[in-house]
Amino acid sequence: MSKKATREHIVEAADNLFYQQGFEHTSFAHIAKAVNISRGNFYYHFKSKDEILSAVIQHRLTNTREMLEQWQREGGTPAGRIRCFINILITNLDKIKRYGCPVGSLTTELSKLSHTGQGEANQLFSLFRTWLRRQFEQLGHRADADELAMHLLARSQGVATLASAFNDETFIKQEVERLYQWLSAYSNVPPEQ
Amino acid sequence: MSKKATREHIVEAADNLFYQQGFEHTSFAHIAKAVNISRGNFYYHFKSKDEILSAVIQHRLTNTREMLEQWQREGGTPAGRIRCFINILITNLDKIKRYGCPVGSLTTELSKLSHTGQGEANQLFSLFRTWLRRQFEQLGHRADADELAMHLLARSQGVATLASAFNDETFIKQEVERLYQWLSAYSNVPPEQ
DNA sequence: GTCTATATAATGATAGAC
DNA sequence: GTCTATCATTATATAGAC
Repeated sequence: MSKKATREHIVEAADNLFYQQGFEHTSFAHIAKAVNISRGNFYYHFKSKDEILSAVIQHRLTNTREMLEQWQREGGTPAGRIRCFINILITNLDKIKRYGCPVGSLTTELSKLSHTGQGEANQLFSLFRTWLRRQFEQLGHRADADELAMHLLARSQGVATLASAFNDETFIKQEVERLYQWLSAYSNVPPEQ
Repeated sequence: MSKKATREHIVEAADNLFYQQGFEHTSFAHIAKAVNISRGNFYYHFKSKDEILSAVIQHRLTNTREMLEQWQREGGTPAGRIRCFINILITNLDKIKRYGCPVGSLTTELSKLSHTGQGEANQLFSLFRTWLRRQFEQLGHRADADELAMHLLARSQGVATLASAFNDETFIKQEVERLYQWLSAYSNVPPEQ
């Protein structure tokens, strides 16, 4: 197998496992089993476990940027683009119900570990924050665009945490409706859904 | 030192450490150092680390019940009692900014570990949920009392997560104001603060 | 009740054969 | 590139002296 392919497999497997079981709780043995390589082989591709984490975060950052660019192109109005964001809760409903939000749970874990990767992981939040802020600015909310962006981020986080704790997907749908309602008060266009 | 005193010290130290560094990342060595006992001594008081976790959760449940009873007595109106809940974000502002919400972060971690203590930890959420539901019922919102309780819980969770990620206490204060505003729409009494 | 010493298992990481 | 074998460290947990 080519060098690049194996490296990518490791990153993707680690990405999933970090999301599902947490970073610290995921061992090389776990990832090795998922990728079907030996433990020793990791160190040809990465110097340490922290370097795998870093690669995973970079991988997520790239994917997130692509997703935001797609919403930017295909979301229509600023309000429509914000609805794209809200709608991840529905698109990823099953995973969120099981594992919560990948960004929030990783950030929280690294924070408690006082891990150096915390700053890198926070960039994921910042990516969404900046993108949402721009949408609210384009909605004409220049003064409080960042406040609105943070508010929406927090609402989504809370939904993911509670839905996961209570294993409740009806709650997710309820809250998504509430978020659409909330958004419609900030945009001139009524929510389409 | 008496048996009970040592046991209580262990539980309290473990409670703090689990909150600050997470359950899995906290070792017996950490707790032993905090309580100033030897590692071997734990097993006179607890059979396993999981049993310490269980004791910590029970300890939190007891404290939470007392807090809710106090709010029930001293909160005045149902809306006033709900404001007591919202106000924890201010009372515990410093800790929340640093470590997030103790309930949410523990629940999330145990969920990822597929730990047996997950159900026990969830009782903490249920305690708040049931109590809040009762307050909304007394506000006359019989039909959607539980939905409102869950909504408020989620909002608080999100605030704690984002505040911790961005280390931002201004955001907490902003969101608390928003929550008071939100509540005032559901109660006849305007928010006092 | 508390201690020291130790058993046992798992982890991240390294060395070197192929 | 990938493997096996191994090291050093840390973790939970146990045994037994005091």
